[in-house]
Amino acid sequence: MSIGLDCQNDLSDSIQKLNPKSKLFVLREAPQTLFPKLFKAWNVTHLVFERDTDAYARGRDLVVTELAKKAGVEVITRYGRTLWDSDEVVAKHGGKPTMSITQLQAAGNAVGDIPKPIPAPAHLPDPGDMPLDFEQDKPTTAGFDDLNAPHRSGGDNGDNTYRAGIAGMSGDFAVETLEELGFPAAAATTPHRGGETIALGKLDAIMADAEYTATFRKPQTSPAAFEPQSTTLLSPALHFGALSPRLFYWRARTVVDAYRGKGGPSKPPESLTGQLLFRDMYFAAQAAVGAPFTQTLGNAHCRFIPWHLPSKITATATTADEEAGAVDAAASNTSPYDVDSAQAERWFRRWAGGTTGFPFVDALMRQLRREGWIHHLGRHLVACFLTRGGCYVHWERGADVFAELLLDHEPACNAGNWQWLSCAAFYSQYYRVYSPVAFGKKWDPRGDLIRRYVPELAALDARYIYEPWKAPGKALEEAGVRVVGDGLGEGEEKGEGGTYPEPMFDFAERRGACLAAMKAAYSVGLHGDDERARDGTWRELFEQAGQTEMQGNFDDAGDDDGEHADDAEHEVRRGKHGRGMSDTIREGPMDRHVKRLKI
DNA sequence: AAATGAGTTGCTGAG
DNA sequence: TCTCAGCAACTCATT
Repeated sequence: MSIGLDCQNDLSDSIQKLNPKSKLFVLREAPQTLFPKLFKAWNVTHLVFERDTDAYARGRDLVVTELAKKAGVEVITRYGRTLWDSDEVVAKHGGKPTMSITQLQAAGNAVGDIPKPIPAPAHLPDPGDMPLDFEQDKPTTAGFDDLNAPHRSGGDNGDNTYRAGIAGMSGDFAVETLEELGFPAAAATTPHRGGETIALGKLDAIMADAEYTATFRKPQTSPAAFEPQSTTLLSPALHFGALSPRLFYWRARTVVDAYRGKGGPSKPPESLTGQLLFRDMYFAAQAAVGAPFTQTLGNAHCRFIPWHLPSKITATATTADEEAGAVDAAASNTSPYDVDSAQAERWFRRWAGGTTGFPFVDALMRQLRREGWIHHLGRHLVACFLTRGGCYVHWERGADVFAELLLDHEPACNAGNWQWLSCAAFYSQYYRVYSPVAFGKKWDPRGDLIRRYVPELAALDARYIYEPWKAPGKALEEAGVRVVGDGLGEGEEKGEGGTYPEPMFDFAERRGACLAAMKAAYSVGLHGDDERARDGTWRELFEQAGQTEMQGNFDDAGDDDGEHADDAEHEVRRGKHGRGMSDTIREGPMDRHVKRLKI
């Protein structure tokens, strides 16, 4: 099962219902190389597509539009990924990124009313002839760090997509199958399914509950609820285009406007429509900032904070890069990083693998890895923990992991939220720190989420389930678990043999160290576009501020496990951290790759 | 123009 | 069970 394939199959079925001769015709080749051949072979007169504001997509769309022009093909574009057209929002906001919900609302209102969704077509014309008298070009894959490769089976990574020919294994332009992509069907562990039919059904069910819809307040929804979840779980549908955000918005507005319950409906930003506004805020912010939005360097709106494990900067943005578009973007390295501290690297690996020794953090990270979705507030906790509230690891590391694992991954929302939680941008109250113990307890005193996703602790008394290292020997014995190990071993600390790792640090101590470091970073006040952030002279400023917790300052005294930063560095590439990577099937690798550019 | 209040989502402990 | 001050103190919008 795979949400992406669900969506394509469902769309194809819907098209076929309108015209049995038609369906979704899938061609296995990058548009940059395919379209010029197709324009000619199929006598194409019009090319219609939806614009997209992600850095990769902008480059691709530019190339495709240029190719169409050259071939005399008329290009028609539409935009419906957000409530308002993000570029229009930016224009109304003076070309600047929308950095708060008030700014987004003001700029959006200046653009005008949120467009009403248009109905699906009632009929479709027959498809024309589709001759394939041309060669297939495989995309360049040199140096391409394919996130899905470890999940494939069979030789050559098991990817048959481009060997099957342009029209697929049966030559009928069918939607690709998991088999064709090289995935054993059992590899996908997510219970979440996709497709427009399911999404619209869910939307109907949610809207039918007027009380839930009209009084929805995000901060009041539980991050620990899993059956059912406390929020709509429609974000993957928005991501895959199976649900229009404008349809969602106007359906919700209708319910809200009609609501006469006591206390009245909830309002943005906490309400359901408010959640869609936040999405627009991040999209518009990215539309204004461009490619540097997903990184610190070159981003004037993102604070420079000398976190551990900074991204290596390997590429320089050039016109040639832009013109090369998708193929080369995908071929570039994906976010390698410097291991400035072996300890931070171990913390990062344990965080990513769900073996930090803090059960609520581990439960969430394992839920994310297995199912591809966790509640927004759960994302808050684990993001705060990795960055300003524990590990002091760069938010770009966390964003990379989320990009890989999330079914609802949007580059703009992901980068924006990581900046928010790390207090690098959008949010600045860094002294509000989530506790890996208290936060979960507040929502889930019995520890049901932990029992579900950290089964080795399932039988532990609720009094100790958030802090098993404090449990008396008797309680642990009764629960059949030993608290032992560093969470990076090859088996015993993952739960086999009834063990659970020790906490990887004293949280109160780390909280204090991080707070002091954040205070220093705020007083220094550099941003990503500052020359000193790039040339290394930032270090003097932080030393003057009396700060020691920072990038490049080794905190590994007393380390005796033989792992040194220099050794670790060579192994560290995205997709290799943590363990148990064979989980959720990831969709569409193109938009998962984040290039950290030298600006 | 300086001051004030608000900001989707912190934690702890007292009353 | 709930509310609130204290913790230490950021940025933005409004007045």
